[in-house]
Amino acid sequence: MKIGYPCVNGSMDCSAGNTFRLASYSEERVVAAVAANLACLGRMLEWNVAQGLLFFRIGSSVVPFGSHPVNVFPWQTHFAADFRALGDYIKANNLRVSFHPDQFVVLNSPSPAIVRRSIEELVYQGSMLDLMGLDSTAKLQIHVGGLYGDRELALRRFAEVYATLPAAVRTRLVVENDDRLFSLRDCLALHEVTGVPILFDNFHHECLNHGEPMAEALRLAAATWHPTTDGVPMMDYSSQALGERKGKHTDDLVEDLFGRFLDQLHGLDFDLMLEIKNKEISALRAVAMLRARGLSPTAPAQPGPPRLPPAPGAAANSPRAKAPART
DNA sequence: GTGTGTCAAGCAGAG
DNA sequence: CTCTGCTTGACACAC
Repeated sequence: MKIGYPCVNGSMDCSAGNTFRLASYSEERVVAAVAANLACLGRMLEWNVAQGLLFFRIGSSVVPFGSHPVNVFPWQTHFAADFRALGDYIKANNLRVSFHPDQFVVLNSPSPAIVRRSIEELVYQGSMLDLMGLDSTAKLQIHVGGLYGDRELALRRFAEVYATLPAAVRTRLVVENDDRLFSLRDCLALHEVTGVPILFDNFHHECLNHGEPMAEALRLAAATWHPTTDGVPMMDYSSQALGERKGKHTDDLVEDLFGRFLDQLHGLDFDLMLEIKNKEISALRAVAMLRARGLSPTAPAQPGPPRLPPAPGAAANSPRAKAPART
């Protein structure tokens, strides 16, 4: 069982999501942003390894406008060695990474243009995994999409598009149950038709379900992952912020709820992505709880993990690199 | 430096 | 019809 957090590490002074406005697009800014993002990503992964956090969701904007027609810069070849170095580090340290393309990726849209742009975004994110040399156990996580007033038809459209996806995307795609539209049951139906694994979100399941007890839901979702080609099932974990709007995540890990959740696993193995506002802080507490239960994977034994080369993208003298916080 | 309107992209539901 | 939330943050310009 690996523990992870999404995209941002608040304890560090760099971001892997440097970007800029479309209006100020230039090749120079692409190069500077990608170099800075990959450098920061490497530092975050090293930080994670040192802390025993072996799961990480990489943000969608490592390459600004990565699937936008404006970006014709050949970043795949320009940064090939940097992506490869990151991938080597990930494999050497037994890390797991994933992407969560954002809400604009809607494979079941009735609009062919939206579907086309969605696939382009998935191809962009999948190509980063290819460049890192990672296999199909590194996942691209999306939701089913919109309802458009007809649930069955909406599910059928997803299945039809899924069958047409390029292999680099299709073999990595997983679908997450959401909190308002498509439940675990809907995702299971989709799995029956397409074979797509279900990335289970416990909090969404609490918001939208058909009476399946948590332990049963966990078992059903885990069974949709192929042990070798998909790897250990991934999950998103969070819980309701008390007194807030339904669906709002907590700011902090609520340890007794998390403990009770672990009890429901009954020996099932998951890699857990903690969707909690304070990110790595809660992830570290989760690791501590797992260790207390003898569940956490041990960090790689001595003599210490291979180091990443110092600065991805030698051209990385990014003029806008973030200076260390100063007071 | 600080404040703040806005950002490539979709959809549903609340008000 | 407009605004909000979604994994939300942070860019960019005015002051």
